[in-house]
Parts: sequence; structure tokens; C-alpha cells
Amino acid sequence: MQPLPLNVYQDHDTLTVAQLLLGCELVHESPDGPTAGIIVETEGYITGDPACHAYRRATQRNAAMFGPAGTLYVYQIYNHYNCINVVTGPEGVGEAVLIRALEPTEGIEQMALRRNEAFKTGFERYRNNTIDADTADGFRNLANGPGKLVIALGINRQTHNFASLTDKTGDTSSIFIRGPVLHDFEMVTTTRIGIKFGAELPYRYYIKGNRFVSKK
DNA sequence: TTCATGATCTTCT
DNA sequence: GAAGATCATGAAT
Repeated sequence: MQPLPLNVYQDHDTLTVAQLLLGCELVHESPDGPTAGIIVETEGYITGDPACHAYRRATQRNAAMFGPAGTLYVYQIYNHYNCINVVTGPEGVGEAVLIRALEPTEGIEQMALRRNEAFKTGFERYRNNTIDADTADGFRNLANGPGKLVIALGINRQTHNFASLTDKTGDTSSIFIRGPVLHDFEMVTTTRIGIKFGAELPYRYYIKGNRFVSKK
């Protein structure tokens, strides 16, 4: 299946893109092999939204949000986790869709390796932690949160901030979205998670009943 | 230069 | 359901 074309990202408003991405598959073709998962949960961040990183002004951190639609904004949060956003809206406008959870579909072993490696090199206190992808709990735990899915797919800010989702020329580590691979699901619209301002805005979307959604 | 603050994950109760 | 880990970033001084 081919990557979603550019017009999907640039011909719709941000909140529409957030809904369109549900059921599509996020793919990372890394040197370690491909890993992929179905997007089951997203949040929109738009102009005039006090929770949006671009609410105040363009800075070094949020610069990617002001880039063209169909590129990635990767930022670091809470010390050492990363989250990924799909940039939307015209160039110069800081809007994006946060990918919050994936249902793993490809490269399950590799995802478990990366998550376990993150434990080893991360906090000292997690050094003895392991995720067994063969158990139901372990499998569910691979990418059911924005920080987790970034680790599972091997995404990092240095190589993927500003990266294009539609232009795959010459990449050794390319990311794109294809699909949709899931159809006929019910979507739930609700409020966003983990924010203080704009918490009442219903910009969060997820696939009803999907067990990989980070939080109901 | 200092200071407050997280779009989180994990463990423990 | 609560709290700790732990530091880059942005805004104030």
C-alpha cells in the first residue's frame, strides 16, 4: 500500500485530519527493519488553542509545527520521552495532530527489543524491567501511549523532526502513513489528556472499543 | 542567569 | 488513584 498523498494532510483542517488518520497505519522503515502500527488515538492542536505548543509564538522547539503539512514535529516531554505530531495547516500556521497510540502490526519483536532497550538505558530503577510481547499485557503495552510508540518505532527527534511523510527520496530511515487499513469502526470524540489549559476542548479522537487506546 | 513547568511512564497502594 | 523520576525549554529577571 502506498503512503497517503500530500493532499490528505493539506486539503483538510487539522481536526479533520486527526479523524482521518484513525485506522491508518504508521510505518517506520528503519535500518533495523520495518515496524508499524495502526493509529487508534489522536489529538488535534490548533491556532487559538491554549494547549497548543504554537499558541504563543514560534520558537526553536516548535518550529516544525509551522512547516508545511505532511511533515513531522517531534518534541521532548517530561525529561526524556518524545512525542510525534503530524503537521497540518498551511506553512506559517502552527497546527498539528498528536499520535497518541498504535495497535502494533509489523515488527513486533523489534518493538519489544526497543522498548526493553529503553528500560536498560533509561532510569536506573527500571533496569530490571522487561516487556514480553508474547503475553497479552506485554503486547498491549508496546505502543499504547505517545511516549511508548515513539520508542517502539525507533523514532528520535534528531532524525525525524521536520521529516516528510510523503517524500521518501533517499531515506535510510523513512516514516510514512498508509491506509486506511481499518474500516467500519466507531469513533469516540472526547477531551484531551494530560493538559491544563484548553482541557475542555473536545479535540481527542479514538477508535471505540480498541484495547490499545491509552486511556478511556 | 535563574526559575517554573510539563501533550509521560512506571510502580506502588 | 497517587507520586516519583529528572531536565530541556521558554519566559522572567
